[in-house]
Amino acid sequence: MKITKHSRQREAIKEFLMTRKDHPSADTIYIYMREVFPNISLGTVYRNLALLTELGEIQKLHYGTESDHFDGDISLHHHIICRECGSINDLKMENIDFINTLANQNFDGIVEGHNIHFYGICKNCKNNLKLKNNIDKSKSV
Amino acid sequence: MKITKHSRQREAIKEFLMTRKDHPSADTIYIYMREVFPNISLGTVYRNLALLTELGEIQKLHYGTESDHFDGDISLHHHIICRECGSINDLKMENIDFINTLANQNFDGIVEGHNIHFYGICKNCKNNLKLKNNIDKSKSV
DNA sequence: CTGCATGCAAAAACTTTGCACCGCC
DNA sequence: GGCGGTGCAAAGTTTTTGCATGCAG
Repeated sequence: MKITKHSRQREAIKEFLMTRKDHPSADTIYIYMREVFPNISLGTVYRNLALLTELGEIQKLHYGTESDHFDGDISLHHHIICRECGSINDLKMENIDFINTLANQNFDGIVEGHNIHFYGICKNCKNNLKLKNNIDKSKSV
Repeated sequence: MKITKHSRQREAIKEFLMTRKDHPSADTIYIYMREVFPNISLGTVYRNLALLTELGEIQKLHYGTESDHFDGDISLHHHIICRECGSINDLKMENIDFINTLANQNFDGIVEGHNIHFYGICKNCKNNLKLKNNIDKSKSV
């Protein structure tokens, strides 16, 4: 485990991530941090994100087309990415670790864990689509 | 849907992916393709991989530290990444789409599907570790 | 012929790294 | 003061894109 000295920048990055409900990318974090530390560099942001991830204090999320995203919430939860707006939201569901056992039935190695990425439509986009649908309907009548 | 004209390069890329059991990255595919088409460019490889993915004929896999990987097998199956050697292997298991419903119970949007990434130890590494373990044991006696 | 696909190279996007200086312990 | 952290900038990696040419329909 890496030894760490206290740093106000790292502290602030972690705090920022814990207060955010979405899961910002390194660049978004950088833009925000500049408001607090006008001279902070992108390198520092990346270095601290990597360090915090290594220490298990935040988690790194990997999605398709975009850059990496970071989550200050390390409790057990899943994520769902919206195919309309691309936002990544938390999704809590009961523990389904039994699928590790299920998965191991046809696998000759050792299944230790899993990550699930759900995809679909977020609350906002669902409402927007509904709205749009109603307008279309009233038009066609 | 994009209209496509036949292309020997695209054909070859798809065939190559279908015969591979692992899930090569764009660069690996490029290196291989150069044996068949010495003048093929990396740009063409990327363009065709994107096109084939869009057409649903192959699938793109996203993992943590590395570049994107591609899978010529689009049947329903999952993947497991080995934490020892980093290899990505197929993993077949019974359908568990019911977790979409489960997930939707606490989510205000629409859950449409999911991807699962398992992680653990692959067959080879498991055997190697066992071997190593036995040697250690016999040494300590 | 027409226009999508290709090869090539340049550029874009994202992330890492070397180095001198700064500030925590 | 010693050493890890920072800012800055340059470089590395992976992927995308513009353009002239080539090839499929």
